[in-house]
Amino acid sequence: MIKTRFAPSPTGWLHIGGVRTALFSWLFAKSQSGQFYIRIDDTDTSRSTKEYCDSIISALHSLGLNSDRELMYQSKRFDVYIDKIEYLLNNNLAYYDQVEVNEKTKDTNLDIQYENRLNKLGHVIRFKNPKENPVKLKDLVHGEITFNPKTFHDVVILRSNGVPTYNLTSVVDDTELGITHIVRGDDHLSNTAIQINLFKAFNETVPVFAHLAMIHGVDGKRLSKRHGAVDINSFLDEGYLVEALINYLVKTGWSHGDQEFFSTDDLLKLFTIDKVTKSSAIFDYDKLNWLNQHYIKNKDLSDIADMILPYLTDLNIKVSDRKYLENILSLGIDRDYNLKNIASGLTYYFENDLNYKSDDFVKFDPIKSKAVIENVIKKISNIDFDNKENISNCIKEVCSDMSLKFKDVGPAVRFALTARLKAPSIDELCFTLGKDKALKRLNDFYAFLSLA
RNA sequence: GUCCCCAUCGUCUAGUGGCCUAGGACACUGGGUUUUCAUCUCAGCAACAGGGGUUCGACUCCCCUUGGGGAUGCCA
Repeated sequence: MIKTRFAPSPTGWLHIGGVRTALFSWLFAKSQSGQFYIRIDDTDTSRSTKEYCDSIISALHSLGLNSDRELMYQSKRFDVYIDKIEYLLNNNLAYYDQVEVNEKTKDTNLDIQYENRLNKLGHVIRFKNPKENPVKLKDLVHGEITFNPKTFHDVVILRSNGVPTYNLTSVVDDTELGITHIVRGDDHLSNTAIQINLFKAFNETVPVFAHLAMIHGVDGKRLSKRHGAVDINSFLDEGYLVEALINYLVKTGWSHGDQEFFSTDDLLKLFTIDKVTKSSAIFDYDKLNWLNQHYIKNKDLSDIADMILPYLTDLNIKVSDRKYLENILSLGIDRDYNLKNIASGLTYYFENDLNYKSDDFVKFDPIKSKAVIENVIKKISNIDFDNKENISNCIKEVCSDMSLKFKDVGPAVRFALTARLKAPSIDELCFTLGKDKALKRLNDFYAFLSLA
C-alpha cells in the first residue's frame, strides 16, 4: 500500500506552498487507496512553537487533509534517534567532530540542552557520507537525476546540544512509518542524496521520491512573509473557500487538459503524478480570487449565510432575520471575491443610521438632488412594496414628472439608500430593505441635504 | 565558486516529432446585457529565451549559451 506523509516544521505559519505540497502528497496516496500521515518535524527546538504547530494542524484539518494515523512528533522521539545514531557510531558510519560556531551557524540556538548518553560538549556527530559513487535517483516528477559525489559532505546528525537533526530524524521516521513515497518540495532535492545514503546505511528500503516545484512570489523568490499574507490561515480567515483554495493549488503545478474546475472527488479520480509540472510557479492572487468568487456564487445561499455570519458578527452586526440575510446575499454575493469583503460590503443593510459623507456625493448638485428625493419620497409613500415593478415605475414617474433622465435621479436615490455610489439596483434595494427602512433613509438623506 | 533543478502569452497551463498560421483559463482592452457597480456574454491583445545540431519535418529529441530557482547550516 502507498504511504505518503507531510512533515511540516512548526517554525512558522503554514504557507500556501506548503499546503500545495501537503495536497499533492495527500492526493497521490488517496487517489491510489493509500494512506497519508502528518508528522511534525520539530527538532529545531528553539524555533518551534506550539502556536505554529496548532495553527498548522488546524489549517490542514480545515482543508480536509487529515492524517490516517496519530500525529507523530519528532520532539517526543529523541530517544529513538539516539539509538539510531549509536548504531551508526558502532558501525563506523558516523563520528564525533569538534566544532565551533562560525559565520554560517551563528544563528543556531544551542541554548536548550538535551542530555543523552552520546552528547559531548563542543562536539557534533556527523554521518560518514560515502563519497565514492554518484547517487542516482529516479524522481517521479523529474525523472532520473545523478548527484555528483564531489559535493557530498558529512552532515551533522547530532548537534552539540544533544538534539538530533532533520536529515537523520526524517530518514528514521520515514522508515518507521513505512513511507513508500516521499512527496515534498524540490528545495529538498539536494538533500536527497544524503538521505538516500542514510537509508542505505540503515539497510532500509529507499522510498520513491517525487519533488514538487515550488510556488514563488511575483519577484521570483520563494514565497515568504514579504510577499504579503501567504499563510493559509489568513486565506481561511478572509473567507476563501476550501474548494477554491484546493482548486487553485492543484491547478498550479498539475493539469488535466483544459479543465479549470475540480472538486476533491474529481481530483481523487483524476490526479496522477505524471501530469505534475517540473517548473516553479508564481502565486497568482487574481486567479485565486476568481476561483473563490466562482465557488461562492455557486454555493447554496443558505450555506453562504451560515459562513458569512461570523464575519458580520466581527462587524458588530447582529442578524435577527435569517430570511432578510439571504435576500441581501442574493443581491450582493457576486460583488466581491471573499466572504470578509462581501460582509463588509453589506453593512448598510443593517445600519439604522447611514453615515452620509459629502465627499462621496460631491459630484451631485445638492439643490437638484433634494428636489428629486422629495419627489421620490412622495411617490414611494403611496405605493405597495409587494412587487419590484411598483418601485421601478415610481422612479420612472419621478423622472418624467421632473423631466429628468434616469442618470439624474438614480444615483441620488441609490446614495440615499446605501450611502455609497455602487450598489444593487434601486428596485431590488427598496424591495429588500422594505418600505419602512427605505423611507427612513430617503428622509434621513433629505435632512442631510438640508443641512449641507 | 561548486553541485542540482527549471525554461510556451504578464500569470497558471495544453502540447510527448507532422493535428500548431501554438489551444484553454486568469489578468488586461473593447463591445453587448444591467437604470450605476458587480455578475453574465461576445470579441481583441498576447508566448515556444538565444544559438547550434538530429530529422523529410522540430515547441516537442541532443548539445552549448543565457536567464531564473534551490542546495552548499550545529534550519527544515
